[in-house]
Order: sequence, then C-alpha cells, then structure tokens
Amino acid sequence: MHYNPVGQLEENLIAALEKARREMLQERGQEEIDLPPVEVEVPREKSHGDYASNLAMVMAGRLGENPRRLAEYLAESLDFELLEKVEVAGPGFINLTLNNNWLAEALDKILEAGQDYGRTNQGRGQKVQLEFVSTNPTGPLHVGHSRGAVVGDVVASIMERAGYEVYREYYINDAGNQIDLLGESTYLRYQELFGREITLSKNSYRGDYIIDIARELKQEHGSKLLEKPEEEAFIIAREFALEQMLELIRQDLKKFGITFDNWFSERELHENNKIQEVSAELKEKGYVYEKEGALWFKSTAFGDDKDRVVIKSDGSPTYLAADIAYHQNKMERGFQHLINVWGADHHGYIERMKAVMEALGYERDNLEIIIVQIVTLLREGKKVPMSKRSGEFVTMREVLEEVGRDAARYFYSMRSTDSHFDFDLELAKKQSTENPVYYIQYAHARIMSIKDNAGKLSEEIEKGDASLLKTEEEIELLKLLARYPEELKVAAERRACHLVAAYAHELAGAFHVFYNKCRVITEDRELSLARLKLVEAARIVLRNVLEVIGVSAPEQM
RNA sequence: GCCCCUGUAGCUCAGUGGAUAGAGCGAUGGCCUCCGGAGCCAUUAGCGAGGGUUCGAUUCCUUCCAGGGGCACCA
Repeated sequence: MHYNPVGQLEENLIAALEKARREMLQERGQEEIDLPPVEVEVPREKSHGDYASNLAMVMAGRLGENPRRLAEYLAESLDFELLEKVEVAGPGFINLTLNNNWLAEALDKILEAGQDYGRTNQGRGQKVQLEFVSTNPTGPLHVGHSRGAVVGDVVASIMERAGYEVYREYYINDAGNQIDLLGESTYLRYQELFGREITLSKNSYRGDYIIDIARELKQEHGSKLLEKPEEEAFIIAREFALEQMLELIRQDLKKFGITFDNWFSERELHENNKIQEVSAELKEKGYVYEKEGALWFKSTAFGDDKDRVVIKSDGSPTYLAADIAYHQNKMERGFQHLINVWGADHHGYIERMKAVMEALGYERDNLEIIIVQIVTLLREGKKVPMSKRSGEFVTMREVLEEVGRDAARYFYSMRSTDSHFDFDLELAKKQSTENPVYYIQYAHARIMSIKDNAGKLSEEIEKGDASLLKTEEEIELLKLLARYPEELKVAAERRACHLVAAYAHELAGAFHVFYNKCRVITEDRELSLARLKLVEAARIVLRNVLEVIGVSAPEQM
C-alpha cells in the first residue's frame, strides 16, 4: 500500500495554483506564454504559513509586471479546499496557511499501514542493481570500507521503500595478480610455520591475518603441502586463502547487518571467455585498437581524458577489461539502472566507466556512481595511520566491536557522502547524549513504556479522536509523522541516507518535546486515547525509519 | 599541471535559488508531588575571500586561498 499524505497535499496545492495561473493568463489572452512549473516550498519562518510560492515573482519578469500585484490577483482566485489563509508578502510571495483537516485521516492511515507506512511507488518497480563494497578479498574489511558498506545498504533500503526493485551485489575480484599475491603470502607463511626461512616479497600481504590463514591451512593439510610441487601447493594455498577471506568478509558484513542478493565472481567472466568476447565486440565497433603491443579502449571518444589499456602487452587483461565484461553482464541481466558505490580514491574511474557504457551501446546515465568520501579514524584525537600493504589498519570488525552495530550504522548514515568523515572512536563509544542514536532509541523505549502504562486503554487506540489533538506540540509531531513518506521519497531520489538519519533525529526530538508538554495518560479518557493514538503512530514511524537505517528499536534500554 | 570532494556557531555537521541561515555537542542559567531526567526550556556565536548571473545567492558560474583524495600496460 502506498500512502503519502504530504506528497499528495503538495501535488494538489500545486495543481490549484496552476489552475489559478492558467485562468489568469486566459483572461488576459496570454495563455501561450511559456512559464516554468509552479513550485511551493515550506518557509523557514512559521509566520509565513505552511507553504509559500514564488509563482508571481517568477511570472513578473516574463510579463513585465509588478509581482505583488500578480500575487494579489492569484491569491484572490486561488481555490483550494484546505486553504485557511492566503497572504501576499515580501517581494511577492504567496503565503498559504492550511487548516489541519487532513491530519485526522493521516493518523488513521499511519496506523492502518503499520510497517508498510513510508512505502511509495516513486520508483515504479524499476529494476536497479546496486553494487557496493566489492573490496578485493585479499584482506579483512577495514574502517574505510565500512562506510561504503553501510551507505550502499541504507541507500538500497531507502530505494526499496520508494518502490524500486533493488538487487544488492558484491563483485569478487577473485582473478588476477593480487589473488596470486594473497596465495603466495599465505604459502610463505605456511612454510614459516614449519620453521623455514622465508622472505616476503615487496608486494606480499603482511597482515597478521595471513598468518592466521596459514595456521588454518596447516590445520587442514598438515605438512602435506611441503611435499607437493611448489606450483601445486601454491594453488592450494591460494584457493584456501581466497575462501577463508571471503568467508571472513561475509561474516563481517553479516555482523553489520548487510547481506547481498548475489556474490559475483570475476573469474567466471574469464572462464566463460567473456572478456575476449567483449573485446572483440568493441574492436568490431572500432572502439578498441592496438598500440605498442597492447590493446587500448578508445574512451576519449566518449569524453575521457585518455584512452585506457584493456589487454596489456603481456597478453593479460587489465581490471578494466573485466569491468567492461561485468557491466555488460549486468545490463544483459535486465537491470534498467546500475549504481556503484565507490570510495573517493576511485573517482577517476567514473569517466572511463561511463565511456564503457556508451561503447557497449547503453546510455551513460544507465550507470550511476555514488562516491563516498574518505573516512579517517581518530583515536584520542589523533589520526590512526592505515595502509593495507603494511598491514597497519583498523578493521571493520574492531570498530563494530568497539562502538556497536547501531552506533556504527547510524554514524555512517548520518553524514552526506560528499563530506569527509572523521570517525572519533572515543566519541562514538560514549553512551551519552552526544550520540544521536541513543537519543532516537530512547524515544522509542519511552513510547513502549507509555504503552505499558496505558494498560487496557491501549486496546482501544483505534478509537482515539484526532480532532482532540490541538496543542502545537501534538500538531507538529503529527505533521512530521505525515511527512515521512515524502522524506523517504526525496532521500531515494537523491540517494541520500543522511536525510533519513536526520529525519529520525528530528522525529525523536519532536516526540520528546511532545512528551514533556503533553501528558498522555490522564483522567480524561478521550484525550488519553487520542494521544495514545498519536504515540502509537510515532512508534510505528520511529521503528520504520530505524529499520531503514538498520538500527534496532529497543523496547527497553 | 589537470580532475573530484570539502570550507557555515568554540567543536561536529544540516541547509542543491527565497523572506530574520538551522541542529547536536560544549558553555551559562532554569525545569521532576506527574507516563523513563539517556529528557525538556532559555541564552551564546557563523556562510574562507573577490567578481559575475538573478527581482532574490550559503546555494548557480568564475578567479583566488585552505584542507583531503585522485591522475598506471596496479587492483
């Protein structure tokens, strides 16, 4: 079920304004004049009403007339059922104050919709593939990955509720050089466990987790690998390490509450000859050429800075080559839209991948990239240095264990992906008001406590009469609850998880204010029922919005 | 040198063309005979700098300045 009271109300209001404008132009014989669509906005200043329109000011320039006079005229002829007051103000704003007759129905519908409240059909079932995390399985997920992981997961959830059919996918780079290095590192550490002298190469992975894997390898195979030919032993070590790493990554993500619909193996592309096929296809189209022994993709033809190598002069494919095949595969699977979540260090790849889409015969906008800016970990106010190769990094798991899943997910969601993020461990660990997630969860726990207190009365919540809700705090809370589907819709359009996090915080705030001002359970049975109904709606929306972010809604704290 | 992100209150951040720029934390002062004080209320202070577009710019364009991240036949 889809119910979006505020969205509907705004649509109706815009339609009414458009009608007034159209009639005015007709009367003046100017209906052929081309004008931008009517817009309304919620003014910052409460005294400016519930909505304001710049309609007259936008028209004034075009018609060469005084905006205030146009506004007066439009205000007079506006016909809208919920209109309580209309005023012309400032340079020509039309300020609209509405009555609250729509709120009672909204409250009923929220209770009716329950956990489905917030769902809209904005996406119209569009099939979207969202690829995120996709880190190389050569080491555990570190703190930098966890931001992209949470953002990807939350954006997916938001879009699902806005009516998109979202498919979460993890691309496993299980082919190529870095996996060989993982295997080599593991094999060396394995040998070391038997007292052999080893020398790690410059590119070896040096983290302790490699030693852990080597120990498990020893557990599994004993000393048998030492007797096998080196090449054979190496492959066994490599495959073992790969499986271990993937399992580790899967477990880490699961602890974060993140699961994927599909784990896509790069190897399959190689094994099914997809890279050769797509290279040949692009060559046929003239988008690939040979130079200096290598095969180049002509990405400059689509706006990239320079052309890119797809097959190196030693005959091996680059990462890009596999990516071309992968994205072709995505589109062939019937997705209408692709979203990739990348770290800021990959921004330089956007243009070439857009070029790939075009070369493959798709629209460049079929592929959308969300760039998530860098995370810096702060411990005692100082940057924690991180480098995967040196093995010096803080893992996603450590952060999770330190601050908890709810706090971690909320923190990663609450900030715009465009902004760098300083993750202060000390701050995140504080279980105090400094941590917004506790503030929100507390509101939910408080509601549960009120319901307990209501006893038998809560069985009759449905009978509550919303027209008894008259105080400013009650109305503000109710309006905010009614706004939820529209908030989700906007967040989905903008792929902006921080808007949802901010809404959750705002809602909790509105509830706390209401709670302090309006006692719910009193001798006035009718008023108690009405307020209980409002509280129940707040509970539903709080739980729903926390679910989107992946944060628990505790009954007690 | 080129490309991307950021610069807003003491601190961390919202605010993608509107009227008097908002939250949280911090600081200061208040609020429980009453449903959870992990709460509420009040006070505090700010758009990096200069041009431009616009009736109107924190927002769009541009030039600087500052911080971060990229510019491989690596992944």
